[in-house]
Amino acid sequence: MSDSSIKNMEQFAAISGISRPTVSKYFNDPDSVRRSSRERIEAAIEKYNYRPNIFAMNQNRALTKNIGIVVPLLSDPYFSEIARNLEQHCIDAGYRPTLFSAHGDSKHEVEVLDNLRSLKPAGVLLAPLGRASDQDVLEKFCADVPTLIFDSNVGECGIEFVGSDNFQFARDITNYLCRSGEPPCFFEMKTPANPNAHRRRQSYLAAMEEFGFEPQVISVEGEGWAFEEIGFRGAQDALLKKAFATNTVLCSNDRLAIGFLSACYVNGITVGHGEGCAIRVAGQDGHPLTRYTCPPLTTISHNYEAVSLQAAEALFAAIDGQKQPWKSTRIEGKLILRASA
Amino acid sequence: MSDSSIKNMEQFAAISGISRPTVSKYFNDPDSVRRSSRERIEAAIEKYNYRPNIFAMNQNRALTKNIGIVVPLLSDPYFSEIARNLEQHCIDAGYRPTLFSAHGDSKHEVEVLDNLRSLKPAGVLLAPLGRASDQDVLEKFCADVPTLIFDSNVGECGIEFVGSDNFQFARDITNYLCRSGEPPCFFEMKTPANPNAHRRRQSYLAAMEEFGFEPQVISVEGEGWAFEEIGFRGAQDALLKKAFATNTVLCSNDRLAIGFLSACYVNGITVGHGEGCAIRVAGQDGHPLTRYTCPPLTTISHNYEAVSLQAAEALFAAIDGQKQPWKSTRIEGKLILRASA
DNA sequence: CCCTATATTTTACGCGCGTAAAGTTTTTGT
DNA sequence: ACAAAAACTTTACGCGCGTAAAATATAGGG
Repeated sequence: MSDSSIKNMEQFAAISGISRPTVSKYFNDPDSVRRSSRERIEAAIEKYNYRPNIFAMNQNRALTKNIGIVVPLLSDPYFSEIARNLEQHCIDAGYRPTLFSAHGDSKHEVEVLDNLRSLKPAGVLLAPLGRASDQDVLEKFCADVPTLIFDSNVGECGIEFVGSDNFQFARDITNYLCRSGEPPCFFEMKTPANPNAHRRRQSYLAAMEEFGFEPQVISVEGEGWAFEEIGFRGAQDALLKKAFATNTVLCSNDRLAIGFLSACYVNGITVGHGEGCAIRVAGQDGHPLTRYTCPPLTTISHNYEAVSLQAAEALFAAIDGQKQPWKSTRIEGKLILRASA
Repeated sequence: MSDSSIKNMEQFAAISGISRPTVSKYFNDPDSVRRSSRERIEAAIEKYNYRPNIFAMNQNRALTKNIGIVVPLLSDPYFSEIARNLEQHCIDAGYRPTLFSAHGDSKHEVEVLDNLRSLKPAGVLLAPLGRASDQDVLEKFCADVPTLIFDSNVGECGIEFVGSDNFQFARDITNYLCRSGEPPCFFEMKTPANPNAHRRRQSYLAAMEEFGFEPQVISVEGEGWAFEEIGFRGAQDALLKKAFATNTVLCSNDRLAIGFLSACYVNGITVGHGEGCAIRVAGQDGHPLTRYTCPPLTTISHNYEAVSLQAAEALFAAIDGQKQPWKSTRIEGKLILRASA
C-alpha cells in the first residue's frame, strides 16, 4: 500500500527477490511460475502496488491481447450501446479493448486506423462510417490486421460481416403498419451517411409493393449527424405542405423519428394509433430514449446483444486461427409496439 | 502509395538515405531538419506511407503530447458532448487525446487510471464518478500526474477544478419558475451518483427561502445511471399520490425530466406553461435532446464550450509549467426557456 | 541417496523509437 | 575565401518489457 517508487519491472523484481523474466512470466500467466515465486511476487504487488506498463508489454509481444473497437460516432446512442457491449465481451474473453470514435469524419477514421496499427491489436472490431469511408484504406487495413466489420457493410473485406438485417427491419415494421392501419409513407434523409438507410428504403418499397400499396418516400435535406434536427425540420416542412398521402409515417431511424414527433407536437398534431390521433409515427433502431418519447415510439430494435456477441465471437475465433470463408451475418430486429403507431 | 514493407524507422531512414535520429527529429518537428532532408523524408513518406509507432515514440520521450480524458460514462450525452469538445481542444493545441470511460463503475475508474499511467500522459482531464470514486486513488493519481478535475469536485486535488456553477443553475431556474407561475417542487434521485445534485437541491432550498415559499423536495429511489427510467417511475408514483404541492416541478437533471415528461404523457397530464396545461416541468443540464421533447423542455444549459475550453486551457498552462495555486472555477449556465415551463 | 526428466530461472538480445554527446557538414558574416 | 556559428549526422545508450536459449533447481524413479 506504500507509494511505490518502483518505476519498472527490473526494480520490482529486485525488491521481490526474483528475476525479471520470471516476474514477466507471472504477469503473463500467474500459474506459469512456481508457487513459492508466485507468493513472493503477489506479496510484493500488494506491498508496492506495482503494475507493468501495458504499452511496453505489447511492444515486443508476439500476440497481444489488444482489441480495437472503432465506431463512426460515439455520441450516437446506437454506437455507444453497441460499443459498450463489445467492450464487455472482449474483457470477458480476456482481451483488452480500446475504444475509438471516428467523430463522423472520414479523415479521423483514417487516422484512427493508423494509430490502431501502433497498438499491434490482435484484432479489430470496426463499424465503418459507410459511404464516407475511404474504401482503399479500409481494405488495406483489413488485409494487415484481423478485422471484423460490423453495422455497415463495405464490400467483402475483413473476417466476416455482422450487422442487423435492415431488410427485415423495414419489412416487418411496414408489414405491421399496413396491417394495423393506413400504409406508411417513408421518411428519410436524402443523403444518409450509412448504407443501411438504402436497404431500409428498398425494403419498404418492396413491402409496399407486396401489399399492393402505393409507396411514398419523403427524402429530406440535411448533412451530418444531427438527425433529430434534420427530422424536425424535414417534418415541419412536409407537414406544412401536407406531403404525406396517408396518416402513417415510417422513419428511417429513431433519431429522425424523435425530431418528427417534436415537429408534430409543435404543430398541434396528435400522434398515436388511438382515437382522435391525427398521425401514426414509427421509427427503427430501438434507440434507448424511444421508451420515453411522447408518445412512446413504436420501433424495431436492433438485437444489440446478439449483434455484439456474434461480432465479438467471430473475431475471437479468427484470432484463434480458425479460418472461415468470408460471410455476412444479418441479425433480425424485434418489433417494439408502443403508443405512437 | 505502395504497400510499405517498412516496419520501422530504421528501415525507413535507410531507404530515404537519412540517419534515423534525423528522421526522428523530423517527426517530432518537421521544421527542425534541413530543407533538403525534409524534402527527401516527405518524398519517402509519400512513397512508402510510413508512420512511426506512436506507443514506441512515447516510451522514452521526456514529455509526451498525450492527454488522457476520463469521463464517468460515455453514454451520457453530457459527458459525450463535453468529451468531444475537450478532444477537439487538445487536438487544436497539438496534443493527442485519448478518451476513457469509467463505465459508471468505481473499479473501472481505478483501472482506467492505472492504464493511464502507462500512457505517460503530459496531463489528464478527469471527471470523477463522484460519490463512488475511490478518493485515495484519485488523490494519489493527481499527485503523480498533472490532472485537472472537471464536472464534479472531489476535494482540492489536481491543478484546478472547472465545472458548472450548480448553485447558479438551480437558483436561476427556480427564480424564473417562481416569477412565472407557481413555485416549483424539486424532483431528484434520493442517492445521486454526482455531488452536483446536492448543490442543486441546496440551491433550490435557498432560492425558495429567499422568495418566502415553502420548498418541497421529492426524492425518488433508484440506483445506477438509468435516469430516464428512474424519473419515469418516480414521476408515475408521485403523480399518482398527488405528491406535488404546486403545479410546477424542477427536475434535478434533464434525463430525469425526460422520464418525468413521459410519465405525464402516459397519465394524460398536459405539460406546459400555456392555458389548459396541468403542470410545468423544467430540467437542468441542456441535454441535446431537450429541444425535441414534447413539449420542448425548459432547462438551464451547461456552457459546454466555456467549461471545456477553460478546463483544457488550464491544463495546457499547467503542462507548460505555469504554476498556479489550486482554484475552483464554476461557470454559469444559460437559461433556455421552452414550452414545458 | 544418486541420476535423469522436467520445471524455473538466467542470460542475452530484441521491439521501435527518443535523446544526449561527439563528430561532420553547411551556412553566415566579413 | 576563411573562420565561426549553425545545422545536421553518428554513435551510443536508454525506455519497459517479451522471449528464445542456456543454465540451474526441483521432482520422480530405482
